[in-house]
Amino acid sequence: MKRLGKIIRGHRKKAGLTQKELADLSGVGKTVIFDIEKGKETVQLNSLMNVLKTLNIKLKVESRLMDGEEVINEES
Amino acid sequence: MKRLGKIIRGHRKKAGLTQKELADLSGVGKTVIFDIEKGKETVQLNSLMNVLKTLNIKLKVESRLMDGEEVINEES
DNA sequence: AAAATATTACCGTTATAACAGCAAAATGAA
DNA sequence: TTCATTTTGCTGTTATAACGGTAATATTTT
Repeated sequence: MKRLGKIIRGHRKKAGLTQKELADLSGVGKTVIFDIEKGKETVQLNSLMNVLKTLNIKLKVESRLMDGEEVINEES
Repeated sequence: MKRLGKIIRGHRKKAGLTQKELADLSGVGKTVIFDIEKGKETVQLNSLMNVLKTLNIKLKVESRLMDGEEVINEES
């Protein structure tokens, strides 16, 4: 799970955003961005989804029971 | 996000587990399973990860900035 | 059908994440 | 280096998810 934090941080940097800016854009507090990037798992799924959406990152699930994979953070 | 709930429910059924059993195996309360399957987004990432792990479901992220995709709920 | 099991729903209580504010490091620019 | 910005860390307060218990439906089994 530190992986996700690094990915998010990388995307934020590339977008030229500060933690505070990303927080505001995502509708969460700055602490949440800080925590996520630090690898904290005790954040709300809600908050994470908003951040991922802001950064245009897709979230998918995959298992042997499924054929292929499925995006879970898109409309509809 | 209702999608994730359905996927989890499907996997649980296929595994022959009740909500309570899945909850116990995942170390969360029964309410959490119920909420996740109902599509509630205000659950902790922590809880969701435990459930996904129990059901052997991989969680991945993908974006244009990355090459390919990356599994985020595995060891190391 | 009835009986048993499972799911959904609601309710206090408790635990804890979210938050803003501030200060201290760290980083980067001039 | 100095100055400005950003990040990290901490600290109360507030908001709310997690939890177990219980009850009402719904589903499955016999």
